[in-house]
Amino acid sequence: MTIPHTWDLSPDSAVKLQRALAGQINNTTPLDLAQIRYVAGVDVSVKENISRAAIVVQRFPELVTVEAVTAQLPTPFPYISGLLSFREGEVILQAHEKLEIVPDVYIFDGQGIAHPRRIGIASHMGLWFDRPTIGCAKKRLTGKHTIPGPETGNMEPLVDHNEVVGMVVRTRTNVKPVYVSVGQRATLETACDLIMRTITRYRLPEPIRAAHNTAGDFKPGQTPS
DNA sequence: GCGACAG
DNA sequence: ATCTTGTCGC
Repeated sequence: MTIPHTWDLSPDSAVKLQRALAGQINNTTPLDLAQIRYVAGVDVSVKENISRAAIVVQRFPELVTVEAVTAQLPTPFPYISGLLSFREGEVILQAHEKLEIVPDVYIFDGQGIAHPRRIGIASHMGLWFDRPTIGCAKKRLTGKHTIPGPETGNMEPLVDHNEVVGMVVRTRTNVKPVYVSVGQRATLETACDLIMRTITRYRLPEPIRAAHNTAGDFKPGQTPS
């Protein structure tokens, strides 16, 4: 069993661990949206060397928040592109231990397998949780794609080394698209389907927005819920 | 050597 | 991610 493992690794060791774990990702099991009752959003905010993780659980498809937990820790690892899970993983796990509801699927603010070694934070955490996870990033990390059409729901595949690793999805008309990829135990198609069903009037999925706010980051002037 | 680079 | 004001447009 390669998980669990320790998190205090050097960047070199972290990369080696990613290569050892990547083979355990399952992107062939479809999500059954009809059976999903709880969707979780996961996010981390950093303030003055302190990282705070938030996990917000919402009923699906209503998107009403039913539970929210947080955890804090001194930020243990620098930000290094491609190694985000080693910066945010521990504090996310601490928050996760406080959760009473068992979510049917988790949405992360970051990549799933749309990663140089096919194991972004959504995939890595999916291995720990041993639950379905999806990555929904605001920016591209790896891969090429053409620009999706301007309408809600328009999408284009994200291709890296001749492999479709994700989908560039226009969640709102005339709004910058997001990068969706399988985290663990899901297919790209069903992942995109779920993401679109968690969109209301904003660019990002509601569970992610809720987690973002709970984690402590929000600009004044946003409409209260 | 020159770009690219989740949060 | 975080630091930061106003401003253009639906």
